[in-house]
Parts: sequence; structure tokens; C-alpha cells
Amino acid sequence: MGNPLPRDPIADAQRNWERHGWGDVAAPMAAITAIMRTQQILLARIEGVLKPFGLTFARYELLALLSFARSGALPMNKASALLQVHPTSVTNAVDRLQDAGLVVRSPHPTDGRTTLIELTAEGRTLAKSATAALNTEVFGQSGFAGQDVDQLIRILGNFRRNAGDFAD
Amino acid sequence: MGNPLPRDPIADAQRNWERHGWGDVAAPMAAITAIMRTQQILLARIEGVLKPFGLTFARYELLALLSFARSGALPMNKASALLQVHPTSVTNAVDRLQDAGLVVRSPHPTDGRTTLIELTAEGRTLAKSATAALNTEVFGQSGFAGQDVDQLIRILGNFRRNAGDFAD
DNA sequence: GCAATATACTAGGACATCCAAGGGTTTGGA
DNA sequence: TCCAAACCCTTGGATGTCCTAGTATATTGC
Repeated sequence: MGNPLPRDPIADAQRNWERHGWGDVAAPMAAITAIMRTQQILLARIEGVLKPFGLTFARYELLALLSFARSGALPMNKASALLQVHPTSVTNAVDRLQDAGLVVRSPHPTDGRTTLIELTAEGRTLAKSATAALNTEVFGQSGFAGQDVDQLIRILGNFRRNAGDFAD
Repeated sequence: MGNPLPRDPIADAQRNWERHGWGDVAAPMAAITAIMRTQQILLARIEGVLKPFGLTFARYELLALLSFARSGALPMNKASALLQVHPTSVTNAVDRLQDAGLVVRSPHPTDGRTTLIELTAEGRTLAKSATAALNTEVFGQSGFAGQDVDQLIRILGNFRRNAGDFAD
């Protein structure tokens, strides 16, 4: 989307914050802005790898989640909770995955309100291929040093727990 | 969007990865997934604080950027580069900010291709208020320990440099 | 000087996310 | 037993992001 900038725009923002008398929150501001930007970079890489499979990250995540469920099926509300996205986002993803023949909707055997999402054979195969590609091309070359990976997992894990993501 | 889960879904995913023989990339996968989720949490907090001001994060970022430019004006392509988003995203944000009377478009004095975005008095005032609110309600209570903030800035700064964000 | 190339912005389209609302199903207490 | 409250999914609308053209203006090179 552009060439490298001569200077780090986030470091500049941090300096601006300090210059305006907000030095006490300049560092967390910079950290949070860096998280936003890093997410954007990673998402672009992931989408790039998934594109040849006809998948987006949102759809891949759902496919991967289903592939780890023993039965290959999950209620939509369960998927929504585990992926931590709004139920309407799951509806949207399932619509498209179903159109692509990768999942099917089936009624819950005992609860008439619930819809199960079920992986098709084709969906399971594609999930495997896409995962292999992501492992090789993204996770295997994340650009994070081993020790930094551990730091990130620890720091962000604490943050997510405090934010109410999980009780653990 | 939901209550806390009994267990950390990302730690579960990491275990699944290991169980399937991808132990060598399970940790980076978990770190990257955690970044995605953390971004989502932070964005929701920020949007919540900005909503009373009639702003979204994308619009706020542009407003804040302009407020730090000495003249209060920037070419659209410059804004696109500094915010590191696609030019069409800037067009979109400017359209809405202009409708709200917070910025105006003006022609570049010497380059007929370029459009300048200029902060209005109203826009400058709102930027100040919104920044104060974000500093108090988000950056001032980020939930990150002081030392962890430094770690994040360092780790993500290295990542962004390697990703080609800036030369520095 | 003029054509070819590069740059700047915008229009249209595909996706994803959230919120608000609506219709069907279960559950639980009176 | 039965109705209100709770729960589940979907539809419709607002935003934001990106990509692919398309139009207009500048620059370059011959």
C-alpha cells in the first residue's frame, strides 16, 4: 500500500502526545496503536495466503474451528462464543461457506432454536490445505523472535483475561 | 458480546495445533491470534468512547493527525501514507468528516492532482475533546503493566520495521 | 513539444463487523 | 397448565477496508 516511511509514525505520535502534556499516557497510546497496525499487517498476510483457497480469514477461522470439533459440527452460538464474534458475523460466514459447499446447516436434534454447522468432506479437505499453507507461509515466518512470542502470549493473555474473555 | 469462557480459546487452539503435529508453529500461531483478538477488544473500547462525539476510530485518527500538522492541513495522499490505510479509506473518512463540518477539502496551491484536507475550528475543538476522553478512559487504563507496555512497543516496533512500515 | 508514464483522487463492488429488530422455540415460575 | 422471559438465528442498515477501474493532472524522455 506504500513504501516504507522515513520514520516510524507511531513513535512520532508518541512524541506528539508528550509534547502536548499527555506524557503519562503516551506510552500506552503508542503500544495500543502498534497493536492496531500489527493486526492490520498480519491480517493482510493471512488474507493473501488464503485467497488462492477462496477463503477469507473469517471463513477460515470457522472452518478450522469445525475441523477440531470431534464430530465436525458445532451449534452456531457455540461458534460465535468461541470465535468471539457477533452472531450475525457467523451467520454471514456460514452463508458463504455453505454456498461454497464447505459446510451445511442442519437442525439441532433436541433444541429447535439451534442450528448446527457441519463440515462437508470438501470443507475438511480445504481446511487442512489452508492450515498447512498458513503454517508454512505465515506462522512459520512470523517475524517474531522466539522469546518475543512467549512475551506476547503472556502479555496479551493477561490482557484478555482482565478484559473478561475467559475465566481460567 | 458474551460472558467469559471457562477456558482461554487461544490456549486451546495452541494445544490443538500441537496435537496435530504443528508444534513448531503453534506458539507464533497463538501469539498472532492473540494480537487479532486484542485489537478487537481495544477497538471496541475506543469506539465506545468516541461514539458520544459522533466519531469512529478511523475518523478520529484522521482528525488527530490533522490537529498535529502545524497548518492543520494535509494532502490526502500524505494522510493515507501516515495512517497506513488505502487511499479510498481516506476518501471515505473525509467524505463523512466533511459532511459533519469537521474538515473541508481545498485544492492544492501548486499541484492540481492533489487535494488538501483542512481542519475546521469545530473539527479542532472536537479532536481535542475526543483525545482527552481517549486518554482518560482508554490509554490511561489500558490494562497493560508499565513494563509490558515497553515490551509491546519494542516487539511490535521491530515487527513493523521488518514488515517494511518504516526505514528508521 | 508531445507522447508515454507516473501520480492523485474517486466511483463501484466485495467482505466483514456491529447494532437493532423480528419471528420461532424453550424454559420456568405462577 | 400456561404465559412471560430467555434464548437462537436471520434480516436490514451503517461503517470501514481493500481492490479494480476510470478521470484528471504532472513529469519524463525522445
